[in-house]
Amino acid sequence: MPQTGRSGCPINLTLEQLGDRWSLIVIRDVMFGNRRTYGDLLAQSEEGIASNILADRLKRLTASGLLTRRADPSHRQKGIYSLTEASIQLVPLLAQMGAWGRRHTRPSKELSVRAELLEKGGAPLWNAFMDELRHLHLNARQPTRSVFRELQAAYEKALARR
Amino acid sequence: MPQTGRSGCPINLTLEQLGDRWSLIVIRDVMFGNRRTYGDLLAQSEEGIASNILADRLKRLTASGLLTRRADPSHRQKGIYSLTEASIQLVPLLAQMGAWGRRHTRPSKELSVRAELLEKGGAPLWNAFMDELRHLHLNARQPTRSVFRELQAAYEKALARR
DNA sequence: AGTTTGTGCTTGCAGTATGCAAGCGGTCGC
DNA sequence: GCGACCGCTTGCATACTGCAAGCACAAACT
Repeated sequence: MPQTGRSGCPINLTLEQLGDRWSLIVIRDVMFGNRRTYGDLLAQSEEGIASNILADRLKRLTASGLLTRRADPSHRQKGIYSLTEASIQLVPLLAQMGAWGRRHTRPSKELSVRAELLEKGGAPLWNAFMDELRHLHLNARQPTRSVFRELQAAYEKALARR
Repeated sequence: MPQTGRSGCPINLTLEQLGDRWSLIVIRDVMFGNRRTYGDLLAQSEEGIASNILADRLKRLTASGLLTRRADPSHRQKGIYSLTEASIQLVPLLAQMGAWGRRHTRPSKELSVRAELLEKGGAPLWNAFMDELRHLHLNARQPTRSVFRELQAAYEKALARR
């Protein structure tokens, strides 16, 4: 959706940038699923995103500074997508969205596990996760703790318990 | 947008319900602007929402349990819209959205004031605000503190300083 | 070197959503 | 009774979504 600047309210301006069905889903998959190529994002999409929508969103998110794309040294066609500081700072928003969704929609148990941990962990956990994302995506220093691994382990444990 | 249940992820399910350009704007206006009728929402919309979109969203949000509508005793045509517990619990999400928007978009100063206060106040302030919204919309007991009034006063002060 | 498979999109088309502005039927105020 | 108000609804053009086939290029295989 084009950014029309219909008002200067920060909520409105955020929605003009991210208030569509798919942008936050793409960011979620890069962030939590560590899917960094077009092919990964398309093939592993839980929601079955269409190829034209994915291509369009990657282009838009890159143009608006929420993703960056660099060439994959091992394959001339592939791009590796990375989060930026701006998209990393969406962690608290996504955490709250997951928390609300756990309570007010009918999520699956396995896919809710990350949301539950993020809600329980609160801002300290979000900050630790953001530090780790800065390492993974922006070449910052590696933190000692891997929130990413904790979230993934909890997800796999929930899968195994099924 | 129809709720298609493309995956059981709580983020996805939330976006299926609220991931459009306008639903959260309508909820924001009911919540922060205390606009409770169709005419108020339409006439006072900062973003200039179209009448058919407003009518559609009010109908949908009512159908999905995020708003309720009751007849206005003083006017047979008017409906009074109220938040539900589910929409009141969107306060943390909207607060995080406002916080992100303050940092990463170009908001106006005046319209950012509420977002700034909510970010500073954190969860204690959000909880106080939610209690007050329960009073205003759900007939719960009136809290001693009016976050609503504090937010409004700060907004008017910023307007006057302009 | 030629062929096959993989890659990242692009395209065609139908259905749905948005946005502008006029219009409609009912209610209220004078 | 008339005019203004009210809450939508409608007509129409444009934009978005979704499905599935297709395209140009790169890599792997023979």
